Amino acid sequence: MLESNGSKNDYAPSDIEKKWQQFWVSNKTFKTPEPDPKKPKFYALDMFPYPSGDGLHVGHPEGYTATDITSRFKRMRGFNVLHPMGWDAFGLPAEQYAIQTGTHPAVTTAKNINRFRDQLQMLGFSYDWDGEVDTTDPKYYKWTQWIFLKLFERGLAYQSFEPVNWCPALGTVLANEEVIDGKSERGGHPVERRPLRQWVLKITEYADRLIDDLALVDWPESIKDMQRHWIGKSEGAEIRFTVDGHNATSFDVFTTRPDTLFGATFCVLAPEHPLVEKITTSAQRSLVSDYVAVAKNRSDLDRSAQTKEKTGVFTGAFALNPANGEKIQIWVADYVLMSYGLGAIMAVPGHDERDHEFATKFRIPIKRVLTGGDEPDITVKSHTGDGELVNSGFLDGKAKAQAIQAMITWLESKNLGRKKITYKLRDWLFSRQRYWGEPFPVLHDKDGNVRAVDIGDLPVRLPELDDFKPSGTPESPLSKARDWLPVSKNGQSYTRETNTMPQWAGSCWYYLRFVDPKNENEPFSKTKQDYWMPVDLYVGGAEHAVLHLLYARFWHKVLYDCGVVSTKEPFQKLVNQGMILGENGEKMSKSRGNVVNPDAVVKEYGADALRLYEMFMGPLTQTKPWQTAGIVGCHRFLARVWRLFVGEQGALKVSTESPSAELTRALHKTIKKVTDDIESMSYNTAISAMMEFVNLAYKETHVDKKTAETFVLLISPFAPHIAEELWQRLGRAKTLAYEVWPSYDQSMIAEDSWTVSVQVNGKLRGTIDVSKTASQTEVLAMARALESVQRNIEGKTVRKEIYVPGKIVNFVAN
RNA sequence: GCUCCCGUGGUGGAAUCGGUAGACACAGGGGAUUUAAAAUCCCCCGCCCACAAGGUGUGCCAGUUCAAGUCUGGCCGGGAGCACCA
Repeated sequence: MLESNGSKNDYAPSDIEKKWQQFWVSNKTFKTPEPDPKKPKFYALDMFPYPSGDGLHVGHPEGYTATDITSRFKRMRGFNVLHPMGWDAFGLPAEQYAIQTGTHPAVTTAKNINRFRDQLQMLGFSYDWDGEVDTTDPKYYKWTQWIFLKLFERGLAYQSFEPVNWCPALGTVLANEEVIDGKSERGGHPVERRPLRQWVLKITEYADRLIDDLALVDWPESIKDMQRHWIGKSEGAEIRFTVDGHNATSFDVFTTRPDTLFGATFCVLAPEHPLVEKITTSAQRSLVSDYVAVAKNRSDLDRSAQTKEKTGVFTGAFALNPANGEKIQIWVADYVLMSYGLGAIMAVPGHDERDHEFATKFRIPIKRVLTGGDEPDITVKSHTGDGELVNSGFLDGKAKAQAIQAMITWLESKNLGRKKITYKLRDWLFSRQRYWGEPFPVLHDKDGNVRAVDIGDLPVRLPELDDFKPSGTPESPLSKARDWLPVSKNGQSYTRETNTMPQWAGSCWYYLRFVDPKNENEPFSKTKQDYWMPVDLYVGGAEHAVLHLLYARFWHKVLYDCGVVSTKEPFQKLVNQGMILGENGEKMSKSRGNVVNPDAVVKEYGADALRLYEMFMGPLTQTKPWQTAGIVGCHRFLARVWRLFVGEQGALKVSTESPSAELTRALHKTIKKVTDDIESMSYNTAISAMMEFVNLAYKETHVDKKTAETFVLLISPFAPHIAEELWQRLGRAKTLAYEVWPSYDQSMIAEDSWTVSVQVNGKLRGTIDVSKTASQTEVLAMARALESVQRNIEGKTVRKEIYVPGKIVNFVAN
């Protein structure tokens, strides 16, 4: 039979890749080992995907390939490796699809999961496919509900009736973290504030630990910064102001600058502040109530900094400055937020930019109480930096930091205030008005009391529904499940909670379920948890910096306090893979039409080439554009590897003769480079080192079997299919997945001589090869003898001679 | 506005400790092989000038140093996040 394109023995990824994928699955090659205290462990985790109807895009395999290379490498280094995969499958798209088509979300989800699994297997990832986790499986969400009850028992889950972020378009409320610029994170729909009954988790109780324990983990500094910033801890003081003329009426303000209290020339209340109505004078009443009404209807977007012009109205009331007894105006303005601090501030226009702008606009006095700043006239520009206190009574002459301390001490002694810490972090709004989520395991009695569902009655399964549509009102779809709602327990009647948990719930602890995914009696066994946790390497996108990663840390700390987990932090090392952009340098998206489908790439070039290219493109953490042309280089390289060892008739080309000294040295250098680069996750340079080796091997007359075997092992974490195939053709019966990783011999790498570059006045004039044992005098003499050096020092005096052994000679001459 | 990150050939990128800038690959050019093409193998490939020698070059301007892509300061440009947080 004639082949139209090459012989049967050409590199044919489509044949060998399928063969080895089937081999790995049917032999359970990557089954998670049982805990073995004698063996070191390594837990490599990917952020599990939402199985969308679109299937994988080329962004997914980037991080997955990185953890796969490391997992395969660690196995060969003698580690027990846990490398799992699962599905974060609750979520809006399946539900929206259900609304449109009437297909139950469970059906869509099962279909999408199968598609995702097929695609991931097609890429040859070494997951343990018997350890899959699906957040929508009642066997899984039983334990999500169990953890919720732990929070509930500890008083960390409570009902709130405060205004929340209600998104009419999505028909649900959203957490603060899910609202960006007054719009929903998903879909960009407008969000309004409405008071509704909601479940809230007390994440604020863990604010300090969530900041402090960042010191324990090996995460990118930028992500730690973002979390610190989000939690927004700020230290200062709470100060009590009494309202003039209203006996015993007072309000507290929060300030980080109690040192400037003598400079406070007015106070501002947030429009929602409960005191506004009480203290407003009749003369100002209509003005104030109009302002408050407008502020309430303004969306968060309108109130944000983009529309910076300050607005506000005077209440007609005055407060007494506790430091000096001065009567100062009380204003209402929406630049003060009810949701932060105490919803009231003392305004110090001399030393705060916003207060300065406001005072200037409304002609309120501006007072200097601190020396320094760019502008001597404090009414022109505020001075927010450090300085020496002036016009401040007992604080005069003190520096800012001392003055803050002295003022707090003074306030505490007079019972006018105290030290206070506030956070930007709000408690976590945890309920949603959706169908496709975990039901809350709680029951309501007739009197509005709440009780937990008994552990033995878990899971609370999602009821079957025909109509998943949100009602458009804050009523959850589950309230339509008439048969499901009533519960009678010990002769008492109850109604089930109809809200569901947000998508984040399942991902808050999936990494724990992976250590023991089949356990029916507990969320996971203590023994397995002790052995496998923490996650040693967690790879995923930076978009989860403050959502998933903050929520999961919170739950983990609660479980730690319950004695259920043994580590303070879940994820020891975190790496954010960079985004892969489209060919045109823009974000990949369906609307731009620049999404690259991995199926097509695998079909044309093979999974090994795709894996290799995704790693070869550049550093894992960097954003980089996809270039389809670039993948041919990786495919070509694999074909070159193939032809290096496999002859035209399919016979092995390896020689029985020993390799040249040069090839041996190159091999050992490559072992070192690839080993070090995998450890540091510099996969791109590991691949170029292997390319260099192959380029050199092509110039050799022969390559021996031992060298071939070593090289095949080196490339196996990157391109496992071709490696297994070559390993088999080299006569090995078993998989190479647990072969010992090659080691290098330092003495083989060492050369007798080294190349030293020679400079005159810092400019390169030539290079010399010198023996490693040559003395400095000898090397300098050789360097000076170079013709190009002679030419450049001619007529000059050499003032200085520098020799850094193995690197450089520099003659300084003038 | 604030915080963090990044600027290197036509392109993706390398230079791990301050020591030969541009490894490796894509694109391009040339050669071998072939009836021809594809594939493959080999060579060239920052810019200026070119016979050579040389000059110049890592966003821009200074500085430190024998020596700077790398360290320091200041600009310019791009990206991400936060955004009236008292």
